[in-house]
Amino acid sequence: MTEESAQREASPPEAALKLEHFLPYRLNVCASLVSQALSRVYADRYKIGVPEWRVLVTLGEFGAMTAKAIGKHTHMHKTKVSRAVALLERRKLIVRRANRADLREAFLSLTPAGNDIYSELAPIALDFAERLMGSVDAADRPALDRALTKLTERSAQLAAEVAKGRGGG
Amino acid sequence: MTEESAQREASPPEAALKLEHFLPYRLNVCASLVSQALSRVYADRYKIGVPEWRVLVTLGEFGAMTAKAIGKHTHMHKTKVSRAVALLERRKLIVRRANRADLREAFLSLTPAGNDIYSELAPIALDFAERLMGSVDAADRPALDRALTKLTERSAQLAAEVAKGRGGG
DNA sequence: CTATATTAGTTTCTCTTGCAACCAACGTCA
DNA sequence: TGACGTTGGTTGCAAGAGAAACTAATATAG
Repeated sequence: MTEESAQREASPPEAALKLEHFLPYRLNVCASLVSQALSRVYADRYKIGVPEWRVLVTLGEFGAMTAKAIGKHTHMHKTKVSRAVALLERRKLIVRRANRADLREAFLSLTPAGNDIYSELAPIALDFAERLMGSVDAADRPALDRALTKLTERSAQLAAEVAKGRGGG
Repeated sequence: MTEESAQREASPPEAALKLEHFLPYRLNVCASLVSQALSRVYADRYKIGVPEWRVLVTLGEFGAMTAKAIGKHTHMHKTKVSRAVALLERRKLIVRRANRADLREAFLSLTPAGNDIYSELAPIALDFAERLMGSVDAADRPALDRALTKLTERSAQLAAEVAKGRGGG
């Protein structure tokens, strides 16, 4: 709080903003590079993108879920989920079973073929993550883990805050 | 730390892959939430997006640059830079001065109006970053910083690696 | 039981993005 | 000097993504 006011009256405030040190920017660059590197592992081999990958992994982990639940778990917009599911269904990697208790939703799950891909992909992904994490000093890993959690929480909170101050009108 | 090796030889390997603990996924979610939260600060007020924001900040920091240099500094594709620059130019927030020594490129810089916005926005952005960082335990911040740097380096390297093994054939 | 609101999921529309092709200016090698 | 490859930057096109509108089914109010 007091640092800001100090900046405002002293030295050039603009000089302080350097993109390469700016956390949101750094996070974005890092995330997109990581994502790109990972997707090269599966995109070409299985012809799927990030959304399909997330659906696949989620169903691999939980067995059966509704599209809604997948969306929540993967942080994906419902249209994104819908399209990913449609694609995977067309490829016969997942199946849809109606929920007789609520016909609006349906339970999705992996087919044997889908499970094959999942079983093949999961260890590769884990290996990738391990090699990635391997670049981080072992002593720094728990801190990274905590920081990522906190940043995610806080940014969701900040977004909501600003949205409120704005969206109210 | 030792869990990884235990996983590798025992129990179902698939069970180990949980999206919510998977680093690439977590980075992506975190980065996009942060990005979204930040953009709410300026998107509505100035009607610009992330690419325009990056160009603005870069020019604010360096004064004058070519589009090529901006692309390099901001990690943006040249078409993205080109379009962002075109938009900002249309809005008279930046100007283009020909380089008489090489007419292919041009030096871009902020107009007074552009500088106004920059001066107004920079402290807000810094404040945002500070509030964000404030959520991270002070003791964890240096580790986060180091980790982010390492992850970025490594993922760029991994992407190139896989691209090579693949692109060769 | 009917009218209304809500929810799960899909589709349409529009904007963004990235790739590839392209244009104009420069460098090089003969 | 002039052909050829390269580089900075723009544009056409197709795929990807979200917002909003829509459909079908369920929940709620009267």
